[in-house]
Amino acid sequence: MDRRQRKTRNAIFQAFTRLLEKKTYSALTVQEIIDEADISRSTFYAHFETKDELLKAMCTDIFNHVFSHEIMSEEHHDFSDKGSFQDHITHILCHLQEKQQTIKGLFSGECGEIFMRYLKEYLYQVFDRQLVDDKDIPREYRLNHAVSSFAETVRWWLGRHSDYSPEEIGRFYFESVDI
Amino acid sequence: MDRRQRKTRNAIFQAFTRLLEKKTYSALTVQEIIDEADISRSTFYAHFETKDELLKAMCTDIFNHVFSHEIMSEEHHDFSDKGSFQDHITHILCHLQEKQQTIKGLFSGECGEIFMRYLKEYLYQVFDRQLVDDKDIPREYRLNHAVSSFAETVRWWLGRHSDYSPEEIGRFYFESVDI
DNA sequence: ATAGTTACAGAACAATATGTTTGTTATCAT
DNA sequence: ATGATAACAAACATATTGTTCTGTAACTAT
Repeated sequence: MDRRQRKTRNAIFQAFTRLLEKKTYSALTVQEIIDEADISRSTFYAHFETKDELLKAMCTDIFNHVFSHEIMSEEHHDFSDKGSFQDHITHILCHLQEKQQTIKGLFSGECGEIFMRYLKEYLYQVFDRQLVDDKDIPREYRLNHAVSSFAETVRWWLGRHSDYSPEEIGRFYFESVDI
Repeated sequence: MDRRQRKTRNAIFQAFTRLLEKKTYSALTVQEIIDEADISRSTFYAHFETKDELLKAMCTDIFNHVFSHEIMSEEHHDFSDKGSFQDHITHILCHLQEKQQTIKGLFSGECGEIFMRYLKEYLYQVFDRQLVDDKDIPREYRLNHAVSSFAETVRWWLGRHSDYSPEEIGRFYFESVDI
């Protein structure tokens, strides 16, 4: 990738992140992002068709980092016992904590909806293999419950209670949900 | 309230609901709502300052119905045992089911974020009184978990699996969460 | 080093949406 | 019946969006 492209792409991402700390996604205009990133109007549209595409690109970047070697490495990991799966989840929480500053602004407004949907898509893959069946409750419901609860746990943690450690959060979650 | 006001307010609400079945909230323009409701531009702005205010007003309307005599009647209801609390929750689910057609469109995009936040605000009041303490997990986390899980249960139910009954959904929830 | 390619800046542009204002007509409450 | 109020129609300024153009600077490959 061209160095110039990388630079402007980063400038846009950082400007976007900074602005999201001050105001909500929907109240944010493309012009403000352009001004904050200090680039030309035509340059922005050469990179992203719309504000939404920018948001999606940022989510993709984040989750490619957070889930980089998590989902792919099916052979390397065997979560036959519950303990090692909890370690796996805690590992994901650590990655999320690294990206905290970037993620924090992505929790409110339409932004939050899109970010959480992305997060859940990845989590479905992680939890689907692990979930044990239950004759009384539909698997679909239990999977949705496990994934949603975890996603909301992340939002609660990084949004307003980031003083807890990843290990603590993992424990809270696994003591609250049956997998 | 003036009969004319009621009529246009209803026309706007219904137009809004109809349009949300076709496209997302953020893709929806004020002009489209005006056309669908068949009212004048100035009339719309006499009722609501922005599209967001319209959405909030609709949420308030819905939840005033759903939680009408639920939260207020603290004296009348005593949920000392878990069973009667489950009945209470099931009752709320019934009310939500009645408003299903209106609610269904409010689950995606920024719309969903706002609707879910409203729903959770009410649920906090309902669950806060019922939650028993646990020495190992912060009360704040457990409350958030109970509320979020229920809100996501409602979204799952009315969004894509509305063939289940309120009683079934209540059972799914209470078998998945410790209150 | 040079030629060809690609990205950026700057400016102008049409198209669309927003929110407000004005004067008029219709409907309401009593 | 009448004064008050809501709805209407049309026009308005403003702001945002997304596109297009030209000239310039930076990168790449040979």
